[in-house]
Amino acid sequence: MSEAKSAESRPYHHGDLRRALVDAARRLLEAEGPSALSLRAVAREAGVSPAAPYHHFKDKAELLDAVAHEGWEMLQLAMLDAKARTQGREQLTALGISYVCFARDNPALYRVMYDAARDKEALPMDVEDANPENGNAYCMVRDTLIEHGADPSAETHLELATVAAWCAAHGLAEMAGFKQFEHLKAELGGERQFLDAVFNHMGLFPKDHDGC
Amino acid sequence: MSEAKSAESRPYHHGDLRRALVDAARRLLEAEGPSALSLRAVAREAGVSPAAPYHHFKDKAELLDAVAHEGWEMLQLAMLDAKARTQGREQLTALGISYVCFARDNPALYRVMYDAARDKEALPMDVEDANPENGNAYCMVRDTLIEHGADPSAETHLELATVAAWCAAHGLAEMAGFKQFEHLKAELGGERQFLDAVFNHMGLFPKDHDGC
DNA sequence: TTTCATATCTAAGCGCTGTACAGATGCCAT
DNA sequence: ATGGCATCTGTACAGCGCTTAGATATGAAA
Repeated sequence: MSEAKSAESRPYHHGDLRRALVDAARRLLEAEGPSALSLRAVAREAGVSPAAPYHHFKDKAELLDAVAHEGWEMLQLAMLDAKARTQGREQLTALGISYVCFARDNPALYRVMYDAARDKEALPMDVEDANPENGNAYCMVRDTLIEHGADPSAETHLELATVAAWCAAHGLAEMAGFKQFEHLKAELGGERQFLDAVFNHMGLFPKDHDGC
Repeated sequence: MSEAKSAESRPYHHGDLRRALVDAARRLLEAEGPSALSLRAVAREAGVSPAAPYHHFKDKAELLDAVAHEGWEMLQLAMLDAKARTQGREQLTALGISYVCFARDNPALYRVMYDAARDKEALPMDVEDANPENGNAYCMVRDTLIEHGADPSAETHLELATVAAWCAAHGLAEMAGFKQFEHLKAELGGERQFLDAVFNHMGLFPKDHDGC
């Protein structure tokens, strides 16, 4: 774990302490969970004094914001990948599945992401991929809805559909972590079947397909 | 705010300090938000020493559990009331609306409730009304689904529907607090219309009705 | 009525936290 | 070479969760 280089090898000026601090925070988060993520512990892990982080972040919340930001980038990449691996209507479900799986595989990070979001009462819409055409994860959902038949000119209705899909994914991401639903997963033959079933239960797809 | 009675009026033995501590915690939570909810602050608010709470709660988490428990009771009452005030299919939407409104009106409490749930990776299913026939809020949703046409013998499918409904409500409760959806609410003519629209977008109702 | 075990509270203190501030250090432009 | 500036250290403070030892009140037994 401990990244602290020996005193002689580490120069007084760190090089890129900001980067090192965010990395240290993510290492701690994964290893010890959210409750172990103190500013001082992060500084220790990075091998600097407790006051050093304040030259790169206004306060602890700003450090956590940086960690959360990288979380949203990771989520976006996961969703981008899931979309690329599927075709047709399955793409929307695939987006949802990849969202929930990200939350399952990075529970501490997911919590930091939404704690920050709740504090500022906003989802971070400014997270962008290297290729800005991809937009952020939220826009990806909206674009995918359009690709599969949603009417882009009905802006209000389209945004409503996007919100509904996002709600479903986030809600399911939190519920799927609860123990009382374990038996449901088992009965349905696994987690994947469970997620599919719940998503299918919610009418999130554009309503342009044949019949009911 | 401060509940600390003058030294002479307050006996050495408090009477019901446990009750007083939970009340003090809820007062603090409402007035100052979740971040101000320290054990010491609660003890101060209740007018006792910082160590006193430890005779009634194992640790801070157990105090927060007690606060959360009362939150689930309140939520249950709100949903019970919402169901009583409506009829027919509107009952399900009414349950969802009352859920989201509870989260909107008690954001700090709602956060404490789910923080505790995430920590123990389980929703508290043991919260009961004075009338135990009502069961808890989660069961209420399931029962309401049955009343409106869901097949109670298809247990797995029924539970799936309940999970989907709960996911939708929780997801929407969190999203509805975010600023970027303000304009959507405005365009739809108010919060109530927004919530209705999102719920309607998700096919959460039993599928026994006419046509598509 | 006195006695005493027990439940409840206080006082003091430990190690931790986030944050502030003064000063040391090293890089860069002059 | 020098001086300004960003960066880092050392130290300090108040507040935190929690522990321990001891004070105090209550209710049951004698």
